[in-house]
Amino acid sequence: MEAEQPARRPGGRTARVRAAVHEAVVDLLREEEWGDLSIALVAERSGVHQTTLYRRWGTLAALIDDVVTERLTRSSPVQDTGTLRGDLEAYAVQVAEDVASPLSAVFLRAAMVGTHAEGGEPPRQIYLLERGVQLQAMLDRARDRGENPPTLLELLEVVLAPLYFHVIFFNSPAGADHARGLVDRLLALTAST
Amino acid sequence: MEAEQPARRPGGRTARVRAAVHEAVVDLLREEEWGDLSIALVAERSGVHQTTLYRRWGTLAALIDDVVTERLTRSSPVQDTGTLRGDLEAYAVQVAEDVASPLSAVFLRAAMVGTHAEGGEPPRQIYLLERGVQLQAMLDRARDRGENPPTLLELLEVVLAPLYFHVIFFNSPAGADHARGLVDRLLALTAST
DNA sequence: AGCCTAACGCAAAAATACTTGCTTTAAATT
DNA sequence: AATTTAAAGCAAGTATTTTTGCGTTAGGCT
Repeated sequence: MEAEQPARRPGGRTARVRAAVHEAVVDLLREEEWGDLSIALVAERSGVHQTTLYRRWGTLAALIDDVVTERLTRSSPVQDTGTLRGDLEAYAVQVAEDVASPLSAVFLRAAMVGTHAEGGEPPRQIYLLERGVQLQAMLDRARDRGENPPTLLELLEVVLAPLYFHVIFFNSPAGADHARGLVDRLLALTAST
Repeated sequence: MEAEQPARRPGGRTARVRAAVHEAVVDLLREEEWGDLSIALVAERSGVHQTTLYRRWGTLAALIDDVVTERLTRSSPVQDTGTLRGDLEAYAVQVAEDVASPLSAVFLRAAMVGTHAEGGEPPRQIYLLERGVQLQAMLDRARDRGENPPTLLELLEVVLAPLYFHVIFFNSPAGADHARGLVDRLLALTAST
């Protein structure tokens, strides 16, 4: 045989541990405060020993980084309600809810100059791109139905930006009603054009 | 005399220490890696004893929070051009520029991480409180002139939020033209009401 | 089925981070 | 300029976090 690497072993148990740990991180991030998260907590919740966490990930930041990159590659669906307003409202309300958990704060942080990925630098923009494509598809559907949709940029600026803004600066999420209000504003914008 | 409070003493030395610490934090934030920042480092750089940092700020997050709040309220003062549109455009363009500096990105990140009030203190969520007062004054001026200004919330959502959004998600600041376009959008909103 | 060893669990040690009691400095008050 | 006492300094604690050495478990291989 030629030059062998240490011969990793990513099979059964290792994968199981990884899954348990990831799940614990996401769960804790959903309920607990950001600052309260710690290696010790993740260990307790996941049933995986602290030592393992330290040996496999080294630091909490690296672990979170791992979790985030994994989840970012999974796209969550934009639904099709049949009308532009319906689609937009469903999306806006969904984001308003999602954005309330510390989990999204982490995503946010990762999105803007993410933490340091040790080895390769996995593309984070892909998430935004993918999501952007989905939203664009939603707008295209509306156009195909004969509606007069806004541009993607307008959607992002008028609806999405304020939702994130609320969380970052007011530290409180916008409610569903407020989210729908933003959609109103967006639609009013295109109606007058 | 009636019930006296502990009688604070914010004078000379205290202010000096505070200034030294703030300067150290900003410097370190500029050069050092994000995660490397620690109470110990700030203490060493500023020449202020660790104990003082712990006693005055409690945690690193609270300290950063303090620094960020201060700097955010200092930057981009609101000017009086005589018309609502003029004021808004001046402000929007100014923010678009400010937000382009690399240090702002750091502060933004810090803002997201730093905001969690430890026991006792009311949540210092609103970094823009002071700024909000200034902006409200600007809107009030417009109303006094007989113009029909938007609400503060509308201003924040329609103009400010997208400016920050650009930096965070597109990783590039909005140009002056774009900033003015946002002001147009805001004014169109109130015109139609 | 049996061997080899990567990956995990455990407990104890090492390293950091934070707190506490007391002393010293200097802002404010008289 | 003397007095008072918040706020800072210091050093010695306590607590928490991270590392380390070694025994155990269970993938992957023949």
